Amino acid sequence: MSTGAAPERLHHRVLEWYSVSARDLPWRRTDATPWGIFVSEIMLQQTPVARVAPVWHEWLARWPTPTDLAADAPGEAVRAWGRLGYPRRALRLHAAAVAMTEHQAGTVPSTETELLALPGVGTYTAAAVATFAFGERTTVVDTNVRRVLARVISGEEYAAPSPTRAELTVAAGLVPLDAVEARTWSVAVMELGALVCSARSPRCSECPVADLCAWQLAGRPSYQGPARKGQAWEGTDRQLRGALLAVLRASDVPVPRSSLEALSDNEIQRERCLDSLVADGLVEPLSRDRYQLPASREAS
DNA sequence: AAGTCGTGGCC
DNA sequence: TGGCCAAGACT
Repeated sequence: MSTGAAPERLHHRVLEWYSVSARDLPWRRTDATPWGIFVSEIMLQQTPVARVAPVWHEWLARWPTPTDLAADAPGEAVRAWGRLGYPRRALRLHAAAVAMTEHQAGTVPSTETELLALPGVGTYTAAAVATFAFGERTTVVDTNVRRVLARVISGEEYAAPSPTRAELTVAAGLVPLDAVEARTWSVAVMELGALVCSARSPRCSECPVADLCAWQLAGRPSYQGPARKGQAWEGTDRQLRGALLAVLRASDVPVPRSSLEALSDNEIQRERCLDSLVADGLVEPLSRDRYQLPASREAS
């Protein structure tokens, strides 16, 4: 259940490793603004770093502050989102910018509690922004942290399908007391999970805490917990929604309904997807048979 | 509270 | 080749 290793030893090893192995990511640089960090955290949700970087640069150049984004139409955010996936994030980012502009004088709120109130911001993102942008000492738990702690502390290959109370307690107990050190610790554990303690083929021979790792010491037993759910794709609504939105993103003018109907022979599914996109605020019906990305300022 | 929501690269 | 996975949030 526990390595028995003193937390200080774990801290030292991980922080030392991070100081020489960390990637030089733009949102980690000292000139990154809270807004830049906020945008990066939303974009990074379920999305690899390599895909985020170029889009992040485009966004920050075009909308350097929340107020800049808020002044533009939500459809522009959806268009500039490109193929990052989960496009509702673009809409929520726009809505968050509007909220910051209207209620925070155009600034990113600095506390975890205030951040949590913003659209698209959940437990992880609130803690991450509070820590990485403002230095608040909090517990940051993402999929990387969960996996690293499952291995190092609990001796299991993977964390449970969803976070448990015990898991959060363990993570919180490992956060260094010093706020500056805590901030680095959080990003360092995430980095360790991303670069070394990866899901499929962990590089234990390069791991700075291999000799302290409960999973390693137990002989790297395979995962015994409940089956993890796969993600169906072929023929799903998600696939068709993506295709529909791609057509709309690519067009500067309203798209005739016929262009959208050409994407699928399944009329039931087609209508369901189009309706759900409209309901989500990702698509705006102009007339009876023309559609476009949302131009109105008050889409969800 | 289990399902849903994109996209593409990797082993 | 294709199932699995990636800095989750929302309902």
